[in-house]
Amino acid sequence: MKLSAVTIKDISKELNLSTSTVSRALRDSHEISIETKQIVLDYARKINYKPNRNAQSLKEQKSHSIGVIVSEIANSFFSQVINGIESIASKNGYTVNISQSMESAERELMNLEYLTSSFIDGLIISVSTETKNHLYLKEVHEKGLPIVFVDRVIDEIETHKVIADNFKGAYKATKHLINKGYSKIALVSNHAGLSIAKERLDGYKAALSEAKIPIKENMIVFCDHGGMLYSEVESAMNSLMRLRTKPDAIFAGSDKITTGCMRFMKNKKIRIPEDLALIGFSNNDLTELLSPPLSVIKQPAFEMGEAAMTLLLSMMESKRPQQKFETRIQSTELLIRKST
Amino acid sequence: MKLSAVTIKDISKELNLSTSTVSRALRDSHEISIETKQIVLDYARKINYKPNRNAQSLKEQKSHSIGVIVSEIANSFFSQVINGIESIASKNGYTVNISQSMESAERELMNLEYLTSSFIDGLIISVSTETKNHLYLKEVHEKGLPIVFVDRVIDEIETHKVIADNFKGAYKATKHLINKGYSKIALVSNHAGLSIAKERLDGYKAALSEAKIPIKENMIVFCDHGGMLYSEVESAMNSLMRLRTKPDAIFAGSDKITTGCMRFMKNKKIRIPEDLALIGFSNNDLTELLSPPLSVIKQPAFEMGEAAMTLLLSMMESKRPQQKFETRIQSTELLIRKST
DNA sequence: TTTATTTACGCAATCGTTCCCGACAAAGAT
DNA sequence: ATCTTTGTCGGGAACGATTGCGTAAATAAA
Repeated sequence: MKLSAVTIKDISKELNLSTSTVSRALRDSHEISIETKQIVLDYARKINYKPNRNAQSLKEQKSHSIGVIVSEIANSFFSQVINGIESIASKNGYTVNISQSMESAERELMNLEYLTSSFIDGLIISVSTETKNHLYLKEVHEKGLPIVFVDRVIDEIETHKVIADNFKGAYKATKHLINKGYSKIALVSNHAGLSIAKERLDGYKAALSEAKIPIKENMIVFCDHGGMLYSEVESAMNSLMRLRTKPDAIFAGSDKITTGCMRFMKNKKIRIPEDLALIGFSNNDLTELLSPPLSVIKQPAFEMGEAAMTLLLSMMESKRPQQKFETRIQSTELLIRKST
Repeated sequence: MKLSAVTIKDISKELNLSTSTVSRALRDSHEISIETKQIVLDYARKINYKPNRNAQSLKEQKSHSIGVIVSEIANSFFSQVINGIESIASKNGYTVNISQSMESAERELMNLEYLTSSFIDGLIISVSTETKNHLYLKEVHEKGLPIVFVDRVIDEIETHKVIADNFKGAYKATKHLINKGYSKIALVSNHAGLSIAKERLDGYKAALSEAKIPIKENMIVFCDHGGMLYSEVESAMNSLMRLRTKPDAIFAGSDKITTGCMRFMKNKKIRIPEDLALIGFSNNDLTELLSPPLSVIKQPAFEMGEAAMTLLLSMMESKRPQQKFETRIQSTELLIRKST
């Protein structure tokens, strides 16, 4: 860019020093006298010198930027996660490159290939619902790219992971429904292959079992794109409503599914919670303004983003490849409002 | 990164060619025979060669990445704009660096300085509500950084701009309220210094004037941070509710303000629209699920993002600095629901 | 056959930084 | 007085890709 026309060479010429001396002075090397350092620093500031990041990256073999792949930034949960990531990243001089999979494995792979073409030093990813083939991810991981999973993880890849306590969250939500007197509780789940979907399913089942409520498979339906398309929520809900014994409460397994269910009920003029109660995972601020205000399980999204970035930093800055990996499980919050 | 251990040099050694020949073959130069090209291309594909972006950027003096600064990506409008930007950018081999100002001029400047340190080839920005001092922006612009404004523009800087038809949108909304029989229509506006706020104010006034409804200054209140803090919406609304002649309808000037007003009314048990009607700018999908479903003016956010990126591309890829700049005005949509 | 032109490729400089080696003086050690 | 150490600095080779220029061989034009 023309913006940083000024280089180390310019400084060295002006000050009658070598480029090496200038470079070292700027990096505060001990081999440079304090006086020289001061002169260089002053002049650099005066002419507003900014190191060329591309040259640095080329030389250092690292780009000081990380990649983030989420399904959709318009999703409140992910945008909050990203805020958390960014807050830590920018403090440490890293640039964040965000891309969206839109729940498509194909787009995810495209983004991944693009980001990994010698460009990022690390990756934070929440895999798409479609993702089953994680060969490429595994490959770059084994080649040494630091990766941190957030929210939606892949068990087969050993690295740091940051997740919410999905089991407990689902358990609490289901138990809350049971306590409120509901007994025919349906689960509208995310794609069955997803780690979070499994954990939430388990929590749901555990609560039912504990209350000695039989688990019926036809009360569990799936949205393979996490509710990205309203149509899949609609057909999932329709299949529930066609049941001979209809549910009296719905537990929704993701942000989009929760609001999708709400939309469905509004469309079908199903009263909440009189005809059908609703609770679900969501980080959307507006849920409390809905009619009725939705009871939700809220995840500590911002904190999860912070944790993920912190872990990634530790991987990127450690000289030796890490051996010990941790899975941080952060607790969820049950917000009881009027929909249950 | 270790990922792209393979370089042009590796290829040239293996194939007994010079690096120049390999480079040219990969770039499909006419000086290379078809046979050689084929050999190089095949081998490059085989060993999964990816050019080192930092080296390319250093050599070409461009980074193939652009900066985007918005107030907050969690805002539906901006996340949709970003989707539009990204769709065009990725098609053209550009990486998008997003940063958020959170309506703080200080954070905006920080991000700006960071991005412009020889890193981005172009910038798309929607300035923060606080921004009044645009010296730095003007400076980098004059130094040759292509800039496109989207939504919130700065008139003093001559470049491409993409905005919604705020005047007409506000006019339509206000007129709709008038048609519905409301006459005491208050405006809860964004920061007065903002271009969009002015345009929307003008539209509001135009509709009132046309209907021969006097414009009262105390019916116009401002949220200097665009509703980022609920407290400012609260105090704005409170000042309206303290009026001797209270408004019978509210026109809200931004996404956050709209939902903020809604929140206020819910808190104060003000019935919508019986006690007070509400309409506002918003791109949030959930507004139709609110109670009551909110009437809104919706902006073509995705398309605005596309347009901005397209314009930026044309600036970045043109050899000569552009002289003619255009301001694209895209029309808004009035969605009438139950809150009015 | 000689000269001019085209084709196809290699050499080496370059982008801006970093950093391994030396160089060389002054200071300290023996 | 000689040798070693320490403190400062410069030369120059990288990092990986691009590209102007030079040149050999092949072809066309004379």
